[in-house]
Amino acid sequence: MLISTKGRYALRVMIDLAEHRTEDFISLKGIAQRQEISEKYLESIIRMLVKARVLESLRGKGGGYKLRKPPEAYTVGSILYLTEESLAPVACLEEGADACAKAAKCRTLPLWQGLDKVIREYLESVTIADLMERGTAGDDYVI
Amino acid sequence: MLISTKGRYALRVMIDLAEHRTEDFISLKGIAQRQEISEKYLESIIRMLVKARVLESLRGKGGGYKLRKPPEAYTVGSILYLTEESLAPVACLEEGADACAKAAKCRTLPLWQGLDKVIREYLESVTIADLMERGTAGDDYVI
DNA sequence: ATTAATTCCTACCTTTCCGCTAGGGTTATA
DNA sequence: TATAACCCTAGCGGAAAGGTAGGAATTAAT
Repeated sequence: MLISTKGRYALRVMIDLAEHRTEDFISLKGIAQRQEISEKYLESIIRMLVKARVLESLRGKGGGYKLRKPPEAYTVGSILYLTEESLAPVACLEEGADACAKAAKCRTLPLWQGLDKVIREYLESVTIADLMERGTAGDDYVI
Repeated sequence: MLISTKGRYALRVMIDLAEHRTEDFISLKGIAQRQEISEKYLESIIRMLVKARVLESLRGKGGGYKLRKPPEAYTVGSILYLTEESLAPVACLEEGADACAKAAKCRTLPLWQGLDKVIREYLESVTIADLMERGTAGDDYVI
């Protein structure tokens, strides 16, 4: 498994905020209820999004969160990179992994690099706006 | 991380056998030494390959393993599917996963299905023979 | 001033999987 | 008869996933 619940939940938050996009801020409580995620757990996920300036937040009464930019400005990849430890398909490509001593002679390294590239490119090719459209437009998309 | 050591070791076994391809059978011991993998651990991995009839085996003196077909006949995907529990990028796509109650309305399911497809297609597009060429031909491949 | 909300921190817990290690018995073949 | 594959079981240490729990500080609308 490549994508953890953290990443999936982060995407659901983004979609939720995109669908309820108004001038108002959306409270964590509301998102948690709609998405059926514990408030406490969601808090830790949303904090990452705020820190990365993906979301704007407002404290106090009437506070909450909103997207800083329109949904089409956020790729799925950009969100997942914030919440996932790593999206590398194998350990040796993870950030901070010790450079493998055998890398120069490795028969499989190019394979993993290629796989990594394919995954990145796909995740960068889809935006939050794309996710909104799918699933509402009559479910007639084909994968 | 998507690919475990089991899968990576399986590929290294396939490459090793492809590179030492003769009429003779190659012993587990030899593979283990060259690849620096414990014999016991390797045994469990190779057993999967034999069971799936990817490898031919011979017992007794002079025994060991060899590829049944030429290296270009095996895709990386076909090998990984044997050793990996699952190559699904998210839990809900794993075989045997309970069908998600929200699947029909899920905003992200198509995303994961698309990602899954991209991964599968890539892994099916590379063969063991491809892995052999890379890394020997002067390291001038570009990813 | 009060209330409602985010923010920030720490600590802990359970479960699952990974990557092995260890041991020993059985069977086939040169 | 030595040598190899075959087959099974058991366990284990570490890491990560997926949370839960609780509290304290800050901010803003009313």
